[in-house]
Amino acid sequence: MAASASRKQESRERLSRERVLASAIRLADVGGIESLSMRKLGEELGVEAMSLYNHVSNKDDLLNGMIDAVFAEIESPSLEEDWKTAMRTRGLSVRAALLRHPWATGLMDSGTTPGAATLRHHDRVIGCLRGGGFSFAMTAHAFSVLDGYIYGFAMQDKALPFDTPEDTGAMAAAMLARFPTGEFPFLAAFMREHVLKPGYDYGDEFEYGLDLILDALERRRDEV
Amino acid sequence: MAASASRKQESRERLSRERVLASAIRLADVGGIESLSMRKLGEELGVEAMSLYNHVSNKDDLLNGMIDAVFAEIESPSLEEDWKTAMRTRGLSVRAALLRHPWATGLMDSGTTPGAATLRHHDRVIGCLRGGGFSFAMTAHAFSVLDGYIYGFAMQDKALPFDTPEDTGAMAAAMLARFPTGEFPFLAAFMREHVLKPGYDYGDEFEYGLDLILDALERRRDEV
DNA sequence: ACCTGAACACCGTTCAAGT
DNA sequence: ACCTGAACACCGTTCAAGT
Repeated sequence: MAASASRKQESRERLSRERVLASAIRLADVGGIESLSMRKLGEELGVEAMSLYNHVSNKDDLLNGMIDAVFAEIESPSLEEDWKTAMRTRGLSVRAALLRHPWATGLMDSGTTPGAATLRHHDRVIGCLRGGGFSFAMTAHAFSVLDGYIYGFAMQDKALPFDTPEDTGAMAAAMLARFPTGEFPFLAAFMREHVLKPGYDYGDEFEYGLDLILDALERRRDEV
Repeated sequence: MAASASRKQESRERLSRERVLASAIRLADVGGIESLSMRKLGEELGVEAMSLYNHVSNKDDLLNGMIDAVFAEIESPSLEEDWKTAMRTRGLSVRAALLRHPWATGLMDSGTTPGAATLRHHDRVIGCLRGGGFSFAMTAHAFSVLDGYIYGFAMQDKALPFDTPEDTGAMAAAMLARFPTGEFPFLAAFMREHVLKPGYDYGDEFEYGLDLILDALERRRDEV
């Protein structure tokens, strides 16, 4: 009692893989992936960095675990609903997860040793498309174009150097100011006439593209 | 004469931003972006790491320069051709560049301070779409879905843990062996019936998706 | 079984000093 | 003007030692 009370109360519960992963995700959410180091993570947990290696085999394993935790947050596509609404919901759900965890964007498809939640997610996506009448070949096409788009869009959105409309204006001006007037006429007009108009938000583009692809897939479903 | 001959001949031409960038790209092409450090780059050029700072303001500036050099390798989309063939050629051209320089995949749209070649490329893409009859709003849609897909596909392809068909089989087996039989039935069937069939190459999916998107854009071009 | 301290081999970058 | 050596504040990871 006295002994346990004398220790720093905060983070002195026993370490576990789950606690390590949760802490790492919080750190990456707040400060970005580049601010996540084994040493800082240890500090966050009130422990030396080296203790982490008892719960995670190295930093790569840590990242894999974090990714799988993100997939676990995404509800797997339903096998009851019709494929198109299920795939639409799932697309929006992945995007929402990547907005919560932008650091995961480049890593979701990092391939090596996917975790259980990751495999389950992919299993359900394939099951949903097969159940919707897609051949194996068409399932491969659909999977590829949908996930390519979903992750690629997230990457672009994340990389965008402006988060607010005010930033957008400043950025656009700075970008074009570095070059002779008229050197990039189409880009300049596009900025002026579209991007800088009030109400523009790049994030809004996501659904347009998702629906465009889903419609196109529906049209091609019965080919080949 | 004698003096200059006594120095190591190899890399003793004067340093310049161009030489630094070219060397950095070569290093990243060969060993991946994570093997590119200021110290190794210096060594490659026969110079101390600190000398690089005379030609590049920091590592971020180095990376921006490298990206712009990759864009400079990509021929800008023609404004004479019809928009669809021009955009198709350009999509394939970007993909080819990313196959030559996989390390660039996550960085092409990194936003901050794009270089002249990058801006020119984007200017031409917008010009091509506008010239093809796309409204500003539709140009934004088209740009977003095309680039999202192109970069997203490259990211997935790069992340794929197998480069050869033999690897694919080994990988698929290892992946599924870690879990109870039947836990991922759709994934397992998909692997068995499609991915592991001879002749399968994920890279081939790229063109299918590109054409699917271009067709869908054509159909929607005159809306809104 | 879990945690630690010291150490190793790396990073990017600054700064005063050299030519 | 360009290059260097030494230094600073970081990394991931190993390993022997502690409890």
